[in-house]
Amino acid sequence: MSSTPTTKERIVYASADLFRRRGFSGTGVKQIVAQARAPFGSLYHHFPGGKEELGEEVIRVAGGMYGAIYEAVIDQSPDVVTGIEETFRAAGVHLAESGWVDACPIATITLEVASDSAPMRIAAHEVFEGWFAKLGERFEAAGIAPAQARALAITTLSLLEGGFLFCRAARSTEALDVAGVQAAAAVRAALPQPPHS
Amino acid sequence: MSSTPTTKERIVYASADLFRRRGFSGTGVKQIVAQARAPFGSLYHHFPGGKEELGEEVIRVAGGMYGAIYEAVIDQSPDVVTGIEETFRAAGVHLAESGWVDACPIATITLEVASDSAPMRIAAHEVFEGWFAKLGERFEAAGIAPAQARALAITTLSLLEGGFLFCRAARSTEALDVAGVQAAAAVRAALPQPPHS
DNA sequence: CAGCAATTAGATAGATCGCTCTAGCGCGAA
DNA sequence: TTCGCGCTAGAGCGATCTATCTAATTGCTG
Repeated sequence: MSSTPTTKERIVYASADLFRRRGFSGTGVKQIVAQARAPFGSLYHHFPGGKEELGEEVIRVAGGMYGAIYEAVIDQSPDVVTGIEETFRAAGVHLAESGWVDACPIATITLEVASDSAPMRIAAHEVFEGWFAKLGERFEAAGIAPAQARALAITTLSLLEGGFLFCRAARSTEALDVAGVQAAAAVRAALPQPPHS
Repeated sequence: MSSTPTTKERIVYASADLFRRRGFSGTGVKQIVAQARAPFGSLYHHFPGGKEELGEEVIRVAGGMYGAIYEAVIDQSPDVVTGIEETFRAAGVHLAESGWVDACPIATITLEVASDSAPMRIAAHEVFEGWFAKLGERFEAAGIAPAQARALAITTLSLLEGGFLFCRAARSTEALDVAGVQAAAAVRAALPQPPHS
């Protein structure tokens, strides 16, 4: 039942929130259990591997949820180009409304640990590959060849991640706005029968 | 004289190296002075504001140097489209050769502190604006209108930063490769008289 | 040379780090 | 009830964190 999340879930959600805000190294385990309203011992009961195992779980869970959100945005749009435009627009709105905090939930932690923790790096890699696959499917469904669909998915998500970085530094949605225009244009150009409007 | 860097310079360079590898919170000041072969007290003599002031300086110095490197790559290319292609190619080669460490020197630290340290966030923002301006100048020199040149600079650098993220997670240059193709295509499409080859 | 500021040098304080440990609680099964 | 087990609960360990402090040394200036 999602109405009463378990202690383990509360720990994961609190960690995801804190890791996104202050990063992995910048977040202490005491801070996590305090925000999760969880006893300290429970963290090491559910995650015997400690902070690293928790980080891996957070990457997989938060990454999966985040991908699902944007899948839903695209699937609710009339066509994939509109879906991409809406994704970037929604990302910018959400980022601004959250006080320039809620960008990609795993980008910060991925960059932090990519050279230090193989399990976490691989978890992030697998999450990203999942995103590429799901977004690529949408492009293929619109008639784009598989190889180009994958390339388009990678560039679209690169634009999104880069846009997040610049927007958080600038406290402005400009970068996501122009990146969204560019991403939509790239997808439109790749469609088999581009709309001649 | 660059042959014998000062203590302050050694501290900044060592910090830049460590921040890029392990992030800001993940790097200790003792680690910094050890790698810089500097006395501990010198750090707080040159940076009375402590780690935050050091981080700000590192962002400005490393960000400025990094921008200058890619300016040089573009200016040594026969045209701006080739320059963009070469920039992404060189970024991928350098990233791989460094053991998937040497990506953007300030992206990790920027995401880590964007919500916590105003001085560091603003420093990163100003560095990024400098990059946008310099790259925009190159596009304007190729005949692209100022507003579009800025948008193109932002999207090009978003592709680069997003590509860095995915490549570090995947330990593969694929993302930078396809992002480079996309960036070059976008610039080519914006040129006033596109080559008809 | 003397005098002074800049810098080097490192010990140490006080807080926080990740983590381990034992004890006790709650609840379903026998 | 009585057992057994998953989970809660938090005290506390050694290590490490950032930052401060005083003293010694260096190098420039008159």
